[in-house]
Amino acid sequence: MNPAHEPDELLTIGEMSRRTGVAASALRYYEELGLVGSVRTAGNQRRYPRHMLRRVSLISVAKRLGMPLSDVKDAFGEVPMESTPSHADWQRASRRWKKKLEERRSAIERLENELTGCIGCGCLSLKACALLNPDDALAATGAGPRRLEVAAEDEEFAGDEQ
Amino acid sequence: MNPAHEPDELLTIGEMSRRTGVAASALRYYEELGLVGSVRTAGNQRRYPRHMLRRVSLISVAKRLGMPLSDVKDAFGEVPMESTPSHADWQRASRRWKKKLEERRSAIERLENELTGCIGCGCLSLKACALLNPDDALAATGAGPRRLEVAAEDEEFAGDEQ
DNA sequence: GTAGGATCTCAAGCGTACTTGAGGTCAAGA
DNA sequence: TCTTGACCTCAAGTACGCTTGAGATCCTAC
Repeated sequence: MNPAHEPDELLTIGEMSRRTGVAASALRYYEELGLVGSVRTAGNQRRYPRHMLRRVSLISVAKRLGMPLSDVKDAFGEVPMESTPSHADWQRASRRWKKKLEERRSAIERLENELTGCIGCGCLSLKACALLNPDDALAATGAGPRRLEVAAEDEEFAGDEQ
Repeated sequence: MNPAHEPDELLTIGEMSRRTGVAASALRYYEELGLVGSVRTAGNQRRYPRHMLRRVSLISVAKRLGMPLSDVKDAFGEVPMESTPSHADWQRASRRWKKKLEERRSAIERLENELTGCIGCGCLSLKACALLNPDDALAATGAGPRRLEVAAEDEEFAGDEQ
């Protein structure tokens, strides 16, 4: 097989960068934050174990989803950096990631649902809309704490319409 | 009714801040960016028409979802700031928002689905996983361009496992 | 052994999204 | 009227997430 696939092959920062699409400067920054790790050559250059590719890939996906790096670090949890993570390590991490993703997704879904209703009725400016009249409608349906931040408009449109 | 609910009542920046949970300094900043608008009193203080509450609430929701302010401005599109937006104005805006939200949600869902598989098999470190072996599995299922950025790891784990 | 691209550190700069502070004005109640 | 809290502008500062540049070293191929 291709010698590039040896399990213990170490990658240079340039190789990491090319393979993950993440700039070398960003990789150094991530290392500074403790998001990734590397070993050094005798000449002080970084060498990355292959499993770091996975970490970096997950970091860049998370970034695209708007997750702050602190959360990302969090999400990695106990996944080790010095040794190749075990099956169980990644399993635990997967669960953490799922949880974080679910949170984000459900926030989006809630907003989407509210907007969907509004596309039909144009209600973002109409008092008939439940979204904008939580006292009338939401209270009756036992809606929770406050519907997103849109709830900041709770009292709106009681007598407002023009 | 409560005089605070008069349709043409104007709100001070402090009232806006309290009701939306957005700091006054942030409101000024949004105005600078053209995301919200206000009228001024004779003494140069800002007064907000009530429909600005809606704009501000949407801005803060979008922010929570990681949308940059430039996108938010975009998403408001033609919704007028000088006059109370019409039914049609908000309808158009709702569609734009929905589109943006859908994009984000589907990206999250894709990642979630991949991780769901992984929770079962812990495959983030196992070569049997389709996610990590697009050549074996994805190619066969006709998977598209590249599965998120995790595809950066395409060549991984061909001989890797420890 | 040597040229030259890759890498190193450290400091500074940048874009986004604000906050803070100084110094001054406005507005509403006693 | 006077006071006092809310508000104003403008400049500077902050946090995050990097990038850029300088000056030096590494390392691989010839």
